[in-house]
Amino acid sequence: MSEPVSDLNAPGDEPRISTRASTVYDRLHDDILTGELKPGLKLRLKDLIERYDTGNSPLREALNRLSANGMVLREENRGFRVPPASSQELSELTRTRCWVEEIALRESIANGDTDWEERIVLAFHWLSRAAQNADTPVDATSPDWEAHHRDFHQALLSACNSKMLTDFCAELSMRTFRYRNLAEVVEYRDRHELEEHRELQDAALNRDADLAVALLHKHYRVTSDIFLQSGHFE
Amino acid sequence: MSEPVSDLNAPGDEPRISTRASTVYDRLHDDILTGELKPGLKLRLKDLIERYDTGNSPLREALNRLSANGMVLREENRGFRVPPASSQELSELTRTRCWVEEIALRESIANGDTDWEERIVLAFHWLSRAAQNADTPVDATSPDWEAHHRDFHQALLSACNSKMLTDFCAELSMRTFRYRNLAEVVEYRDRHELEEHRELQDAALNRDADLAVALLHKHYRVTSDIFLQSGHFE
DNA sequence: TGTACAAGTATTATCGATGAAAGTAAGATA
DNA sequence: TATCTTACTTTCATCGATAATACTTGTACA
Repeated sequence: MSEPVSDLNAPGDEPRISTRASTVYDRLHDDILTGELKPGLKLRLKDLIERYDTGNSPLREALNRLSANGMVLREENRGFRVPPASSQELSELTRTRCWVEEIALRESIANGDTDWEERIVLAFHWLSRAAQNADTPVDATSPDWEAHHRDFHQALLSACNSKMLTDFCAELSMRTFRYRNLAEVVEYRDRHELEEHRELQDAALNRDADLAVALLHKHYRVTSDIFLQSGHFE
Repeated sequence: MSEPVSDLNAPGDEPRISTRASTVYDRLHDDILTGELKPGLKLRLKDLIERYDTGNSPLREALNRLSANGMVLREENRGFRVPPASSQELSELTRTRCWVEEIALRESIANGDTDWEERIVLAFHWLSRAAQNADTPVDATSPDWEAHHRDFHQALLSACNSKMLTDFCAELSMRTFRYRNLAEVVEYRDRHELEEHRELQDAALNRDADLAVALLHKHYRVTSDIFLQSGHFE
């Protein structure tokens, strides 16, 4: 079963040969988001060069890109560190997401064509598949689940006619994902979670903007609260 | 007369010694935004090294940071170029700004304290000063006007309680600023423009959110249309 | 005339080493 | 003991040169 998981690079273009800087960028990005590299950690160049088996220059290029995105903290003449995590930031993140995704969702519902509907239906299909697989308690942290989850939410917003806005939403989503991992919660990823998404899908397809927005807000607030209650960050 | 123009770096911290990469970052940022470097231009490393009198590494770090912000286009193994400008992008920019700044403005009006009001009053004061100076047709492109204009709009949104959102607004503002320069229009920067801002100020201070938002939208749409009509980009 | 291939050129990406700044610890002075 | 200075060590920022990749031009062949 070959599942279409979102591919961030190469949007339709020829398959570029990836550069080392990009490779280490991806790995760093990953390690920070998954919590492999803990918040506040000093990112010593020497260590990273060893860890990612790369050279000085590609590493620095990757770190500079990440720092421009807020994924890494850069301090002039003092190198880089993993950004700290705080419940305040998570709250701000959630608040901001609710605001901007509400816009994107309302616009999508107002303007979405049949392609948009299909994207949602497909994304939900794969999400439910992933949820099934993840239902066995052992591998509740199905690696694909996150990707499908992200795809589904992206699909919902994908007809808002503003790449800038969806990119911003994606960035906020990424940063929230980090808190999900830092919180180290897994049990919420169950049937109920899937059901929430089904309601969201239905509301969107029925063009019930108010309901969809309400569900989306609740969805974000609830998961955010779960992370907050985990107490894994100040 | 020492006017407080917004200082993007060093937010309260000790005065860090700037690194070369940051210096060339600033200059590139500037040159792209002012239109000194034309849209679509290939950024050859050799040329830039000469132009900014710097080395390979700092230049690449600056370009990588800029590319992460969308200020520069990066193509794997093909270097960098100035992002193209298009009327579509300007439209998207304006649309998106209206959406997100509406949120930020409403939140600020709802939550703003007296400090917020003071920031607005002060920012407007400096803006009107700049407008006076700019009134003589010759130096209508007062270098400070833009900074004060930006400060004023930032002040309006500064009580929305989300740095993420205001940062995003600032980024969109930057990108719009580029179109302002590309359009090469100057005559709009007159009394009428100042009057619009005064109305905006009054509406905000009177906590009339609907009016303020309507004025803001109109403000952005009108200026955007002026740029579009200039026909300086496709 | 047009197309495919190949050698040469230009440009970008990366490496290893050097220079510059910050952090640290030992010793001097009060 | 506390604090300041100074030498030393670590770490970051930058340079110059090399390797890798893309682009271009010219030639052979259909």
